[in-house]
Amino acid sequence: MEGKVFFLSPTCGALRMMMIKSMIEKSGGLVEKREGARADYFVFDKTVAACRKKVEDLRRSFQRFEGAKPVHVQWLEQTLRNNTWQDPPVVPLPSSEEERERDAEEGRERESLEAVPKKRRMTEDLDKEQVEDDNQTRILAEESRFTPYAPNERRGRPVLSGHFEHALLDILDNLGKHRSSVLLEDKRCVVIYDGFPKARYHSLVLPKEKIMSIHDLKRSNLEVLRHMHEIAVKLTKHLRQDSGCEELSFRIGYHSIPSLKLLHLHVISTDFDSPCLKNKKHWNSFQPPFFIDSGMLMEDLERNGKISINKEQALQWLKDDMISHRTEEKMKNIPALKDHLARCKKPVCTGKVY
DNA sequence: GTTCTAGAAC
DNA sequence: GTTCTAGAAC
Repeated sequence: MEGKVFFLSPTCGALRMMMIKSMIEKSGGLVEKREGARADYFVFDKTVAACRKKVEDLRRSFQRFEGAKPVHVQWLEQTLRNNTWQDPPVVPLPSSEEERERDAEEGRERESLEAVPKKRRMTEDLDKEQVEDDNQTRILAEESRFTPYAPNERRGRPVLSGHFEHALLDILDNLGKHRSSVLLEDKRCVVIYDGFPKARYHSLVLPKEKIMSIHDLKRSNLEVLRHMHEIAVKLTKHLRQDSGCEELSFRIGYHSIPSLKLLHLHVISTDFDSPCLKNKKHWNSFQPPFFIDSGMLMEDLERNGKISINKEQALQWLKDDMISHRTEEKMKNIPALKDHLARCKKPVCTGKVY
């Protein structure tokens, strides 16, 4: 498989791109995505540098691959399976929305496939920003409940009245009772502190509309998803400013297989410094491809009308080796990961950060 | 989602 | 011997 170059057009869909990336990496290859090119492309080789010239040579022929998403995925899977190179199929660009829809349908069927932030009062900047474009959003918490470095036990355990899966529904239905868990609220959503934060800053954006899971999403939900995303981004800006740490970065997104009912958007700082982060599943669930960036999810929904995730594959991702999000090095075990997280100051290099 | 713990890994 | 993981129970 050495020296082979794979091209995939942007019409392949971001989520499927992630799956393919995972497949290639698992088979020992490296992946490179170049932003701003006419088509996204992936390089498959033990040494990316050796492929680079070939990539440049072939770059001119990008156009012929555009619009060939399911076919190209099939082709790639076959190539990986057979371990022999065949030219990718040439498929004309779909001319209408209908054709694009049909392609998406086909695809689905086959796919069933660092500074230490200080504890501070919430400042007024977020309020002001929101007053400008959304009079309804307000900060409810008098004081930030984010308590970096404090033992988790001090936060108090979330009160669960029923099955654990219903914890978020319970909070949404009894906001008064759970006031201390609520950070922000507006007409369409509520932001709460995660009960078992996996980083110094970890909160959840919940829609008030009872969408149970990412697997239930429809195009008609895009509006609320965009709103949740907007609130999440504002929160990251606020926390960055409030912490006085310009390098404070966040992931914003969803788990491929959520454990709790009610759609919830994670806003989590990339330090992953928390006593609640205890095992491989905890780590992998906040790393791509299991962790789906909010923007990427919305793009997938817009394109395909639903979120297409192969659950078996997603479960496997949770069991995969733990990879550093800063160096892409393999982590031997949880103590080694914790040690790495405490020492490594490099910027995050996997997945999107905000 | 967490906690608990048997037994694997060191 | 101790550390760590992973699966069952909740």
